[in-house]
Amino acid sequence: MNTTSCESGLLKIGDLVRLTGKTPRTLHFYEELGLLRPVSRTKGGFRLYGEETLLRVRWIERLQELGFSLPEIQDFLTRLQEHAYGPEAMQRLGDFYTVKLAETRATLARLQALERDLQDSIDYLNGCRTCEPLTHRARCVGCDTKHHEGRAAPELVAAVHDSTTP
Amino acid sequence: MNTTSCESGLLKIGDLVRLTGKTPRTLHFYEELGLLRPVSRTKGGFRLYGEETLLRVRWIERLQELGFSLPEIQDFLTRLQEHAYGPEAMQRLGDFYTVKLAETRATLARLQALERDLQDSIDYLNGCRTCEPLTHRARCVGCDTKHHEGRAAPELVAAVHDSTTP
DNA sequence: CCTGACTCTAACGTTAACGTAAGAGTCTGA
DNA sequence: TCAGACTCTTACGTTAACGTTAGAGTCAGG
Repeated sequence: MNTTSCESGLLKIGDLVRLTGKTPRTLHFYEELGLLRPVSRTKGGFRLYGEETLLRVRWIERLQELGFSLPEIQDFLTRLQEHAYGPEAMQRLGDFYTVKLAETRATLARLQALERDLQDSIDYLNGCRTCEPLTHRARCVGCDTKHHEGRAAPELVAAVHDSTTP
Repeated sequence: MNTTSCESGLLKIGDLVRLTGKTPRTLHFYEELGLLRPVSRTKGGFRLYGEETLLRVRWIERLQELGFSLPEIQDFLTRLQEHAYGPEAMQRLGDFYTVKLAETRATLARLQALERDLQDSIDYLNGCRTCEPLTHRARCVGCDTKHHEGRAAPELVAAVHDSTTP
């Protein structure tokens, strides 16, 4: 089965939709932002994309996962255009990625810490299973029963116990 | 130095602002959403918070880092109210966190993959430093010079090389 | 008791990333 | 050639998470 619906080997927006999982609106939107551009148009005005566009759309997707906003990506692309020579442009790209690598590592560290906290909280809460079922919720505040082996409630648990909820 | 500005031991919104780094508007907003509530008010109508509120605000902050939206948090809190008995409520909390733990781990895996890709791309781009500086950018497409030891450009790099940019 | 700092409510504004609908024109295969 | 599927532009709508006035009232110290 072929990827394209026209002879030209070019993709109409519907093809791209199928190949990327994006909606037409999203692709239009990317174009509005200057992230994308059809190679040409049919006489009727239908957009025709080259296959590289597929790479481009996936690239955008990855960058979004990395936490880039579309305006940021756009920003980078336009700044890239300003460099006519490859090595210089590639240096820019490298810098761009280097910054993001650092951020990604920071995010990873944060998430790992949160992962530990979640696990701690879940462990702590498991102690509650051995508690008398009819214990009223209010009595959980500062619980120091044997069920938790003397452990204090982790922050993620303690904050749930209060009068701060409407 | 004391944390509070009133004798009551209660915190006015300004105190909470200093202690949490949030803005008054944010705290008002949390209250609108039902995430927060002052313990009482002054006769003039000023909000007075207990110290637990500090925990609560930080808790919200952490949950946000974990990718919870405020409506989600609100949702959880109200569902928690429906359980009068501690152990049952705590079970709910545990479930809530268990789901999020799985998501967090998935996110971690994704980010780790992206981290590798970034590193790969940076490594690949380092090869460009030994390229003739005046090479035009267009010639980078499908570059197969010795500079990259025969490696093909990683996706994060390849997608930048095309005619898809306006 | 008065002033300067603080707080209140109400309501409109903002950014990101699209969604949705409308009305009209285009393409293509039977 | 013509119906059904696809696409076009325009433009208003949406959710999240606050920001930003605006105008008025409140508190605390000198």
